[in-house]
Formats: sequence, structure tokens, C-alpha cells
Amino acid sequence: MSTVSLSDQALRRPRRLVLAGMEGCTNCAACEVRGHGVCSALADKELERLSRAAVKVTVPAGHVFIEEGSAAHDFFNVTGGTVKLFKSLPDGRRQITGFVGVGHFLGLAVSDHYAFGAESVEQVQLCRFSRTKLETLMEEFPSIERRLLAEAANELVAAQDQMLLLGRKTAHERVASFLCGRLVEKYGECMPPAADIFLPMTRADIADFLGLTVETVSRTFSRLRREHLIGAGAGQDIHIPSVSRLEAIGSGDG
Amino acid sequence: MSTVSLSDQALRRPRRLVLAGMEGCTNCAACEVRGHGVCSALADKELERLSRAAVKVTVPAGHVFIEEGSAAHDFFNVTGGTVKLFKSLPDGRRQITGFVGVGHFLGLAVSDHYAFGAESVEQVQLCRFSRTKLETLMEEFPSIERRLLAEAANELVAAQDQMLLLGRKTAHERVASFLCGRLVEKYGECMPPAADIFLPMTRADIADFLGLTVETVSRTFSRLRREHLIGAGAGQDIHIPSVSRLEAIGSGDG
DNA sequence: TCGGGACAATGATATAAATCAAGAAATTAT
DNA sequence: ATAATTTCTTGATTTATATCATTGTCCCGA
Repeated sequence: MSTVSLSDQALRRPRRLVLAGMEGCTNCAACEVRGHGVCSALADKELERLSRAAVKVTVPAGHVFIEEGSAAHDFFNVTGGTVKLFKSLPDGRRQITGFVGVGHFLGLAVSDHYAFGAESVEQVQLCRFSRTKLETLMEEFPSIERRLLAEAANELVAAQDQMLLLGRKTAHERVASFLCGRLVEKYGECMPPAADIFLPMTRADIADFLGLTVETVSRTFSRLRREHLIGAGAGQDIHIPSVSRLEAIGSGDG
Repeated sequence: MSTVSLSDQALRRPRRLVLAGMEGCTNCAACEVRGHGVCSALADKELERLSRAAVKVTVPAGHVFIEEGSAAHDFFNVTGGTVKLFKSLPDGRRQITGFVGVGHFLGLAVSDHYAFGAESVEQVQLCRFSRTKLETLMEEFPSIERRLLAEAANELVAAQDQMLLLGRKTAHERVASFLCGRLVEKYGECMPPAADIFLPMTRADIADFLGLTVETVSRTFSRLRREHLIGAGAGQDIHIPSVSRLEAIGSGDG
């Protein structure tokens, strides 16, 4: 049995998939049991092939493992930890385009160079495939392609939400949206009325994700605290007494 | 879904697609001739099937043909004109996530409701498919799936560029990036040293795309004119005397 | 040819967020 | 533990862009 395994959530990510026939696992026990993370949407034979083609890698916190603009040889599946994806301007301004967690694929580049950089936020586990191998596998097993299409469609929706945030929301709304996003990441569809979240990233990362400065992010957290929209405890652990109130703020209904 | 935007880095747009065997067109003469907009990456037999499954629709300028949040029954391919995709906040703030032109697919929704709205900028021709039919066709012809994956990957790159623009660029840089994006749309890889473009959208649309106000967009055009980065002629026809200088501004190297 | 309505440009002023500056916590190293 | 860093918070001030207000320009229909 191969020791290399794709993340458990790899194929269960998108709650509802784009197209018929992709309903697959959205947390299926089967995946858990098999321990390979690639869900029932893929046949066992395909799973075998994927697993054998992957190399497991561990990246310590704070390491850039995809350099912006470098040759795009590999394709990754996150099996542990959180990764930040970013783009930069020549003078150092930086935009984090997303935080991706367990189960996400990355490296679906358009050209033969990565259009973005990737850095580990915490210690991260990855499954690495060569892209040429992935192409071969896709030829053989179209279900992989379907899985990637579903992932891409989900990311596209997230990207559009983020564009609305960056283009039109206030700092207050941005931070609220961000916290709601983390809640979705943690709870998916079944959102509790109150919740706690852990933020592995720094204020600076949050600022670069929300198109703000560290100071504004910090001030906004303080304001949310003052308004009792988040609990008093500072730092990385955030208590949210009323998820719905926060959602209202984040979606501009505040 | 959203396309376009194509700022700075997006200059290395689609041309080369994600995966082997997807080289196909993004405006190929063949498509023009065939008149269905579905590119050469698809075999003739598949094209036949797609064409027969599609209904051709003409939408006059300024019509919303996808209502935000409405049930996602259909899937479209743009065969003429320009479409704007957008998301709104309850109080009317709006973000245009992309302008999409001939050859683009749209409606690759994640759920059974569209996450965005779509409105024609000019008179638009569309091929409409039912999504269920598309699913059937995809089962039969995996190359369609591959084509959609390529499109989605391209849009994702464009979306990341747009996030960098919205989160970190100045008004000056945003407008320059926007113009460069239109140039890429028109000329693709082979960019002339100087060029003219026609902007079918209003200043208000440009503002909603760039996360600015109409006034700022107008002022920025005036500034670019004053700096001789664009020609003196006002309105929708823009002359760009030095494409490379504009690109430098747009990519933050100004 | 004229007149009305949308679109665009420009000026004056307001403001949200950035920048500059300093101290307080938290983390890591010694 | 204690020192050295880094991260976070808060305050004072500046600034880029938004907002408000006005005028000019381009269409299109009568």
C-alpha cells in the first residue's frame, strides 16, 4: 500500500459540484476509511495511479515553495496546513489571492510559468505531481479532469466574491467577510449560531488579502471587538458570538 | 464566468492552454467561419452535436440576461458582442468582475443558482445550451470538458490579476492596466508598438470594473491624456502612442 | 435645426484609509 | 529567566480617492 495519499478532503471539497455525475463525496465515510482522500467519484484503479504518481512533501512554515513566474513543472494537492497564494508588484506591494487549506489543488497554470507565488503559512504537507504526468493521467481517466473543473469553478466563484470585496467593500465589511470566509472553511454548510475560529495567518497577511494595511486591519478588529461582533480575547483565536450578525456586516447589510 | 480584465501579466493570456491537446482557438478564423464560436479544439462531430444542442439568441444592448442569484438553467457561449458580468451589494454598490467577448463560455456555476449577473454592453449574440444537455454532451465528449477546464484556468489567472489591481494598484495604474487588457483582447500576443482601441463600455462600467468612481476614471483619462500616454481624441476611441509605456504604468513599473 | 437626456469632464470639499510614529504584547533566542 | 525580535495595537497626521456640484458634449428623435 502506497504511503502517499491525497488529502481526505481533496475530493470532497466543493459541497455541490458543477455538473451532474460529480456528486461524489462531500465528506463520505468511504474516503475516510480508505485513507487516501480521493473520493468515490474516482474509481479505485484511478486512485492507485494518482497515488503512485505523487510525491509527498513537507514544507516548514514561512517558505515560498512556488516562486512567482517560475517554470510550472508541478501540480500540488494540499494534504496538511494552510498555504497563501500571492501576486506582487515590482515595488513590493503584494496581494494575497487566497488562503488554501487541506484538499485544494494548486498549480493549474495557464502557461508554462506559474502566474502566482505560494508560501506556507504553517507547516504544510503537499502531494506533488509532475504536470506532464497529470496530463497523461487525465487522458486516461477523465474523472480527474471533471474533478479539476469543479475545483476551478469553485475558485472562480470565490475569486468573484473577492473582487466585490476588494473593489467595493469598506474595511469593516472586508474584515467581517474574511471572518465569515474562515467560518465557511471550517463549518461548510452547517453554520452554528456562534463559533470560534483560529487564524493561522498574521495581521499582515490578512491585510494583503483584504487590500488594506496592517494598521487598518488591527483597528478594524478593535472596532469589531468594541461592537461585540467578536469576543474580547485578542490574538489568533477569535470568538464570534453571533455569526449571522457578522454575515450581515460582511455582505453589506450592516 | 468572468474573463477579461487582463492586466499587465495577463498579457501572456490564453494562447497556450493549461494542458496538452488544448491549444485551440480563442478567436480562430475557423470559428468565425463556422459561426458557432466553439473552437477548433473540438472535433467536428462534437461541434455538430454542440451546435444542434444550442439555441442562438440575440440580446439588445443594455439587457440583463442573467439575473444575479436566479436559477442556473443555461450555459452560454458568446458569439458576438461584449457582455459584462457583475456582482452587487444590497445598497447598489456594484463590481463588474469581467467583460467577456466572442468565444467565451459563461454560466459555469457551482450551484444551481448563478453567482453573478450578466448584461449586454452592446448587442450580443449568444448560443444557449441547457446545462443538463451540456452535461450529457460532456459525458459523451470529454474534449468539451477539457475545453471548459482551459477556459476556467484562464479566467482564474485573469481573476488573480484583477485582485492585484483592485487590492493594490493606484487609479492611474488601474486605468493603464485596463487599457492594456483591452489591447490584449484585441491583439493577443503580437502587440504592436502603438495602437487604437474602441471601448464599447461607459465610464461608469469602467469605474465599476476598476473599483473606482466615474469621476476618478474621467480624471485619470484626462491625466493620461495630459501625459501623452493616450491620444487627445476623447470618447470611446482611444489612441495609444506607446503600448510599452502604458504597460509599464499598468504593471507598477511607472 | 432644435431640444432633451444621457454621458463625460472638471472643480471644490469631505473622508476613509494610508502613512508616520511610538509603545505594548507576544514570540523566539540566548 | 532575560534579552532580542517580531507582531500587534493605538494615536496623530496626511493623502488619494469619494462625494457633491456644475458645466460641457454628444446623440437621437421630433
